[in-house]
Amino acid sequence: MGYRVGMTRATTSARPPGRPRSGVNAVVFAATLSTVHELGYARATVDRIAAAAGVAKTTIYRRWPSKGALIVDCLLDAFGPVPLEGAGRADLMASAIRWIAAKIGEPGVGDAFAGVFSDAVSDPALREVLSARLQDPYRLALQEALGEPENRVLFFIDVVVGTLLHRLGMTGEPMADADVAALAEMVLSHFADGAGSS
Amino acid sequence: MGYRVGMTRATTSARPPGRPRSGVNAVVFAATLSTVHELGYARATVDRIAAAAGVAKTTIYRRWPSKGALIVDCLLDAFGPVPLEGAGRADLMASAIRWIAAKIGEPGVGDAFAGVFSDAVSDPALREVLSARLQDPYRLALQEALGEPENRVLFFIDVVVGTLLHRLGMTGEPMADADVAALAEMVLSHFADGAGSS
DNA sequence: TAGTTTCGCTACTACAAGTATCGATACCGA
DNA sequence: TCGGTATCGATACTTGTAGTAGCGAAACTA
Repeated sequence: MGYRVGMTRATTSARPPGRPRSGVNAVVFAATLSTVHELGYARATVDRIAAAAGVAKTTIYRRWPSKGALIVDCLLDAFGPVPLEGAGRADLMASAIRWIAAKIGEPGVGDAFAGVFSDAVSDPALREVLSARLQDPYRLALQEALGEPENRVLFFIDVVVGTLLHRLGMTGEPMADADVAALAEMVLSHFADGAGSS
Repeated sequence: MGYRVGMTRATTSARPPGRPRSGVNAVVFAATLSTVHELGYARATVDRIAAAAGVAKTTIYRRWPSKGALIVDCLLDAFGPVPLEGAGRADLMASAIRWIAAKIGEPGVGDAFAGVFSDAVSDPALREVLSARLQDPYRLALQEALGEPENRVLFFIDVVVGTLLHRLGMTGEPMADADVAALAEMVLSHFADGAGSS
């Protein structure tokens, strides 16, 4: 998760002086998801998340510059890499759609995603973090695996993630499997070899 | 816009006693959109909206119970009824998609929509307002015009609105016409007569 | 032991949603 | 003309949250 990316020293593995950071990142991520799940995004304050993690609020702010950055890192940890398995583009896309739908359906994940997404609407700095750290890795992996240009992969992500988040936001419940299947069918048909322009 | 829906008196048009409300709703709506457009959703505080409208903040709260309710009413006013014109379902759906895409692209409208949508994620009361007052009228009109069952129209709305809002939220810019056309093509193909289950 | 960094803790600032209260104003009916 | 009623603007207030500042203590290295 990039504990020590700086590496100003040329000598390898020279542990920096001072008290080392305690390994509470995983605990904080778990506390974030469970707090968001129980109280919703708006009431999942940094104070409450810190209390749930058994950590001082200042410790959170020493590691993440803002609540939004914490949520983005938490989502990165929860998502992990895309499982890009399957023979052919259709299988790849279908499995990616089912994967992200399942992830968004996990307790707390969808709420946190939708919450940070909406915060980003009026916060360009957070939008940059969200786009660069969360969307870009998956976009690049999909471009590579599918052999599609950037604009078409962005369209793919808009349709799939946008639909799933809209359903979650409007109903409070993740999209049912039957509708996820319909979404996959629709998208795959559109992206079949020889489909339209964008 | 539902100024006086209560109507406890049986006698028609018995104007209630007291000083009548000044007709500033339209001014407040315009001030809301322009403030959201200039400052973004989060910094478009009720104080600022009231100042832009030349109205006291308390006047806003006398008419709308919360900022979210104000935004929803403002969006209702900005959207108006769906123009359901066109021969056949394909024309109807295509024109509806272009219409909502254009509305979301209007200055302030998309930002306000995305902002109130994300607030609703962690606010069940606001979600109810959003669903009942904003989504349901359009859903019912589409069910009637397209002859589709509720779950398929809800899926249609999730895909179209979700995609447009995700693009706006991630990039800060409304979706370009070429991508709106691709969205319409994909959705129409999925909803062609004799298409899949959901 | 000296130097460095993180820790928990408390206190603080800045700001926004929403409420309470006041005198003033506009309209109705008698 | 006058009382009743409800709105208006203005000000002040409460509550809650993001984020910051500063402290002494703890944990590591050299």
